[in-house]
Amino acid sequence: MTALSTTGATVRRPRGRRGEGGRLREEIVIAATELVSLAGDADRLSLRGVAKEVGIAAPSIYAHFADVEHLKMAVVERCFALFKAARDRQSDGITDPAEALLARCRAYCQFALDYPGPYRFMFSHHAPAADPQRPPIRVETFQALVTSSQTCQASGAAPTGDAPSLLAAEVWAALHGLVLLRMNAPHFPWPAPLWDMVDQTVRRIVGLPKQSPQPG
Amino acid sequence: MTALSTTGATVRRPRGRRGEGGRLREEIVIAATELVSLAGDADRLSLRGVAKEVGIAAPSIYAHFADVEHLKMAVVERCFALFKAARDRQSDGITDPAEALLARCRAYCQFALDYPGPYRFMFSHHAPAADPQRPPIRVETFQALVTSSQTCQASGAAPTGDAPSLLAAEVWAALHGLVLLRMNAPHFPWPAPLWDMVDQTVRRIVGLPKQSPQPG
DNA sequence: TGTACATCAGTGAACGCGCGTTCACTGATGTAC
DNA sequence: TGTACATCAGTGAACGCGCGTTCACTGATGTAC
Repeated sequence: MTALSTTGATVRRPRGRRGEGGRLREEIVIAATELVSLAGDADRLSLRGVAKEVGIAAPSIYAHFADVEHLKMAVVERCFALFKAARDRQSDGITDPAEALLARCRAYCQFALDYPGPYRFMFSHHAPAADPQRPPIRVETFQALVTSSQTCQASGAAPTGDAPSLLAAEVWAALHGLVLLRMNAPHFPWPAPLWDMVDQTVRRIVGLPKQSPQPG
Repeated sequence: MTALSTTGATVRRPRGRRGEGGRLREEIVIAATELVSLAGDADRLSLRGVAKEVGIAAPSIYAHFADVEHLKMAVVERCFALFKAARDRQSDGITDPAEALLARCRAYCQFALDYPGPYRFMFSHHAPAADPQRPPIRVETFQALVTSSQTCQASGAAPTGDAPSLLAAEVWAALHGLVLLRMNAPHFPWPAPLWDMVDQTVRRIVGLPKQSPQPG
């Protein structure tokens, strides 16, 4: 929780100084993300709840967001940024292409498990506000998976029959399903640990060999 | 919609005759499922909404369900029943094991696309009411996938290295991810049609050959 | 065949709640003269 | 250095809404005598 968290205080926030109006905007988004995080669920996000968390009156939010939908979009943006940071942190510095791809995939799943609320929110059904101009899912985040797949092919670690974007999309979908079902159905009699299923599924989709050589 | 639908009337329902109290229960579940179906979303389900749809007063529901959570569980149950029926209808009578598995997988996805609301509801985060005794996900529904995988292995269509339940779980997760991302991110630049991705992903996970021989 | 009565299948009004949003306002802070 | 003033960063009360749930009730229907 620490990475997303401010202290969840109900104390009245001190009035900002002149010219610092923009700082409240960030505090609001952080608190909102925190609420989604704690609730583990997107629809618990409310203007009044956020205001209470930040320590301001609810109408103060309207100085920074036109309505609740715009706040939600900002939260999704922030979640994607957190996600990208967490993932890059875990997969940087690995040179072997296949291992780099797998590390990225594990990091993807780890983020979802660590922050189920934000993860669900990022990829959930932002339907009534569905605005083609502002797709909730960031293409750039997906791009990293495409590059990883491409590198696997270029290095000979994976066969070259398919477009890297196709492999990436299939891997992404598989990870999404694996991790979401674990989160939503923890009592299901899963036949194997998540990490084994992730590893095996990704290897098979991309066409990586069964086992990478383990040092030691 | 027709398969799930009653007429969405706001008319007052005629009072049931003595001994027919149980019939209202079914009408309530049907109307609730219908609402989830129309809204495409689970949290639009409310007692008052259902009551209006059925044509009764909201408190009448309490004669049949202890609270809104019990109604939701009943709706999930009904969705699973509808799902099983739809899937079996589409995959019955196919003798080739690999084709039977693929047909089942396509039927799975088709149901999700046809009834996004119920599908989301079935596998969503029934968290606050999370009752280990009453898992929202029916194991029996999953079992059909296990059997299909097993048949593929027994017939030689698929390699036998893995437990059928493991293959089934991986296939299930992949389908879930594929279909849910399509539903939630229709504007994403998908690199291929859903059906191609489903086909390819399932074949690779289970180890089926690239292309089944097509008659004609 | 007639009537009193229990029961069943509901109803209508009300409760307190949290929600998004609006409106008129306030009071500290910086700036111009 | 002092003062009037504009502006910024908010507040508090109120609106109407839909929600789950409770409560006391009603009126048709079947049954016992």
